[in-house]
Amino acid sequence: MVRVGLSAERLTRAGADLADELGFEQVTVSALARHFDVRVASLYSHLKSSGDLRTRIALLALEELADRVSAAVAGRAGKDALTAFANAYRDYALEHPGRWAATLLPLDPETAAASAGVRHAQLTRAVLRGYDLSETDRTHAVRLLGGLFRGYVDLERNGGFGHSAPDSQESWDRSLDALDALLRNWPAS
Amino acid sequence: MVRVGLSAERLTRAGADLADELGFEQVTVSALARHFDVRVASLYSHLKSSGDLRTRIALLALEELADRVSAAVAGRAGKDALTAFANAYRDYALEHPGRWAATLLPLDPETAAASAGVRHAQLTRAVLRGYDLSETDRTHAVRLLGGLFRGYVDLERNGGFGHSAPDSQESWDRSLDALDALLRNWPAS
DNA sequence: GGATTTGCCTAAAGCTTTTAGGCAAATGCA
DNA sequence: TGCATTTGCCTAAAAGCTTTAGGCAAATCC
Repeated sequence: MVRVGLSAERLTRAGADLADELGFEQVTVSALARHFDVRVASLYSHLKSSGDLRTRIALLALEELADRVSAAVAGRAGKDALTAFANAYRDYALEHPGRWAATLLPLDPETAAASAGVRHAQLTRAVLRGYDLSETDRTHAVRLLGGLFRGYVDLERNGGFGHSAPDSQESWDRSLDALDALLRNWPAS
Repeated sequence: MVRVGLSAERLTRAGADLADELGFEQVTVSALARHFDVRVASLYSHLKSSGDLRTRIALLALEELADRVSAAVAGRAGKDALTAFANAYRDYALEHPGRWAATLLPLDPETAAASAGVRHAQLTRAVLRGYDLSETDRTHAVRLLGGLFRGYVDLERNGGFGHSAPDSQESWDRSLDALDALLRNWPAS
């Protein structure tokens, strides 16, 4: 009865890796137990439930993503910051499909409020400092950008326009150009 | 042993309703069997698998959504068409959360190619006829719009910015204004 | 009215989740 | 070092979902 040294953190990281390999949907307490060669029930000392596991993975992924984006936008401004943000976001999703899928998990309000999701909003807001927008318009723009990045990457990943011309990369670049132009010429109410 | 009159179509519709009530995640062959007061195994004459059920619901929702959008943009052009499209899309999602979640289900390439997803792209393209874009830029814009609508609505539904000021409706309206402005002044490569 | 098809049934196996209770390893403290 | 406590992983078991196999009765078709 050797102790493997489980902990919520290790399980979460292993779960995230499993998500990247097999898909977030496939991450289950059972699969994780198999991975550690341990009985399923043993994991319940560290995790409240299956949903708890998924939530922890989501929170981890949100932190990682915020860290990446934060590093990417540091020292940049204007369009430079915008594309750095967007590319950090998209690259993370392409490198870590399972973790990224986890970030889409709906969280209950308290959990969401304590998550790195708020950092994401702050980072987006920071990028928009490079553009001349009113406080309210900045909020609108934060939401627009958040929605666009999330939706574009999701569509791209799920084959929405994966293998047709022009290349998805090109549409992404042109969309960022367009977004920059839009933010520089944001229409008045 | 009275026959209830099951069929793939009835099961799919009932499954879609169940999704709207309980969430798409909760739609299971078991739950559906309970709903029809029938043994679980009986459903397997009509459905290949649990995934088959979910896929059918996704296809149904994509059709319904395309029908709505199609009706909304008929006879409109320019910004009028753009907002009609966007609002039809968003309203469907708000009215039918489970069905809408189903539209996000990743489909395998052949299924996707045969789905109403292609109508969505065509409808988006049709809306963009009201703007002066090159063929390639039109494709970029189709992808941008598709991503934005999908992502915005998803963020909105999952509490991303549900209960903070300003109202999500306002951000939506302003985003459509912005989008219209962008499409009228699409930046050159 | 009899043959065939079809629809729902029972049975059963396999997997995931979750709780309860137990024993042994690790840890803490004299 | 030696003992007590805590902690970690275990077995057992119940409950729910998925899926396949085989059967019987209702509907359908001459």
